Amino acid sequence: MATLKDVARLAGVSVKTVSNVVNGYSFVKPDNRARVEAALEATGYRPNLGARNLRRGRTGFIALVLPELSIPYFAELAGLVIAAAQEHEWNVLIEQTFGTLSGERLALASLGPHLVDAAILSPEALQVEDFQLSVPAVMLGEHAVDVPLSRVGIDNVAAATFAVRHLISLGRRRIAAIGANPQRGTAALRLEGYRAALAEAGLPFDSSLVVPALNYHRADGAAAMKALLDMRNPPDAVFCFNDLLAVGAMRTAAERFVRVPRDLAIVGFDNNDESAYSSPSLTSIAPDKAAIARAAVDLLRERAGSPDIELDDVQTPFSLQVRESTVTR
Amino acid sequence: MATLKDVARLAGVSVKTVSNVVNGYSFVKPDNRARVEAALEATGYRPNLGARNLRRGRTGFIALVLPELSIPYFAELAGLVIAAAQEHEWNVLIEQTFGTLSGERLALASLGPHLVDAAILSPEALQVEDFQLSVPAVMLGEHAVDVPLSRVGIDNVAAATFAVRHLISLGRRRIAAIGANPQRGTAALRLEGYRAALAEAGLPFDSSLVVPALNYHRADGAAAMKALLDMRNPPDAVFCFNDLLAVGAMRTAAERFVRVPRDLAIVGFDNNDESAYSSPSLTSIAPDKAAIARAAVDLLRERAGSPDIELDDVQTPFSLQVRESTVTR
DNA sequence: CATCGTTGTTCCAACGATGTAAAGACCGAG
DNA sequence: CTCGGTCTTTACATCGTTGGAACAACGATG
Repeated sequence: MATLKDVARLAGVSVKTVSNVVNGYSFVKPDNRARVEAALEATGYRPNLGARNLRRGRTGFIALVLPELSIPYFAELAGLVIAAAQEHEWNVLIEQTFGTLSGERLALASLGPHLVDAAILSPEALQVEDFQLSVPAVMLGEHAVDVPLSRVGIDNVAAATFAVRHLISLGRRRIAAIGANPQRGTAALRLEGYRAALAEAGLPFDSSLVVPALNYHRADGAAAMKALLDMRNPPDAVFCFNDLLAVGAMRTAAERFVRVPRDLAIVGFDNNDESAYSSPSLTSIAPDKAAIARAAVDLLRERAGSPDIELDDVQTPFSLQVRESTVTR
Repeated sequence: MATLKDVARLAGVSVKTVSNVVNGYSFVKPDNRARVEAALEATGYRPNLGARNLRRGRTGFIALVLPELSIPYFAELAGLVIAAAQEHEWNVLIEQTFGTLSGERLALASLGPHLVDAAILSPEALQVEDFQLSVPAVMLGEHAVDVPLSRVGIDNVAAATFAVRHLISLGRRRIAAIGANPQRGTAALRLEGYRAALAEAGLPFDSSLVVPALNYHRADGAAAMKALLDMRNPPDAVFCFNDLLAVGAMRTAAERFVRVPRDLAIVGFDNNDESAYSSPSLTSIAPDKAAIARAAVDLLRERAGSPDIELDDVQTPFSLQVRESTVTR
């Protein structure tokens, strides 16, 4: 692999002159510049990023800390973050926490300023005292505890209200919620939105219709739905706090021969790619994931430069994708 | 951020002695070691990986080049590769190519030895002449052109044969295939396995039942299925070359009120997480993804050390997950 | 007590890049 | 022909780390 030294020798100039050419420094004589450029071409020189970053005091990487890539929402988001970061010459380092406290602590601990310039976090279990980060960071979504970090995400309360309002507008009256979880910040907000929509329509809040979910996997949704269908007076609609829960719920409904949407309308949250193709297809709150990714990276770019610690809260847009799980064709 | 120098000053020893302690060098006097360790603790020292790797001539990163994280198979695989790499103190850099030739070339070009120690590739469109890699690499799956790289993956012909044999054993006689594509190495092999199973059972090969797919997304599967159902004499089973195609096909079947599996049995390939939860759930060839990830990383570890260029072909195990899309409960 | 081998420590150079300061080249003005 | 200023290039130090050689201390050996 060619180094600056090799190029310099070939071009017959000093190492620094080559460096100047590579970095676009103005004052280089045209003929020297030409010779250097020819030498760069001939050697196929590529800067050694490690060395450059060592000298410059940055790493060229940002970390993306998330529960698991096998969760479609995070996989899709990760793809978009990588694309957004690439535009600013950042490489993305993905750390999986598996949603556990120890996993999250481990990931955070490995995040020194020597490894990454900044971080995007999607924590689930972290405690306040864990947020002693050594690099600038933004948070995606909401967290259960108040945390001294800027955040990017949609307005969860508004989105949840919107979703439940949709169910109410379809004439549903016994509307369940799957996904309550005191550990999760977003869960509390979505529950709040759910209650707000009920209240607004003058419907009673029935806590037996609120089913908690420890994790947000398909299996949890399926189990929760079983519990709901076993009730004496089962619901006529369910608001699931993410699409995986909804897919699980739909699966259980199918197994029990409950017709969706006729007997039971279902709304999800996240609008995973797969949700458009299930049968029936899933109505879902659709956050603008690309906007989230872009906003997070942009925020880090500001933060990485100046050390002012002004907390931001960037609200990205969302919409409701209405599909067959709530409305018949 | 503390450096070796800071620790050395605090402990009253030389920088190298601290380095020796950090790297577990044996011959350090117990009391010095203790003082150094205390100083390490006190300063919260973390080695600067950039500097270390610069000195050691490695980067600590491997690249994972894949089409897109929003494709579940690759997302799941990426998660497993990250986990496997972590065990060997490697960080993973994910590059998305979006399955295009230009995207793949771009990704490969950015892969110098200064950035990564090795690479795991999942190419789709690359030509032979593109494989001038400057770092050791392994390939996942099969490629259309013969390529001078070791590979890891399942036996595609055998797996496809196995899948189609399953359909035949259920009494299906007009078995279609979705996903033929001359660009893709795996497509040719899966088609070969499909033909082999037909031949073995004495069934005729009908090229009108082989539907090509440009991409392997859900939409492509849906479109292909429409074409099949529009035939004068539609098939009674479909073998889809991946689960996304199968999900799309199932969607179309549902829209056309074709009963699965009674009227039409469907088998997929990849066994995505979502396939266990669709209605009906999807029978699918299940490659051992964790084994693939582990094998790929292990292979790179060997390659990264010695420069011997002996090509390997690691066959990982697979199984057939039989579910409702082929067998009624 | 000179010599030796083992153990423990330090110094120096190097990895490849860039910032700084100083030196060199060049020009026009006085 | 000198001076002062603008360009242009270079030498050197530096980022944080580690390998290698050199050196120092030590008890054991002859």
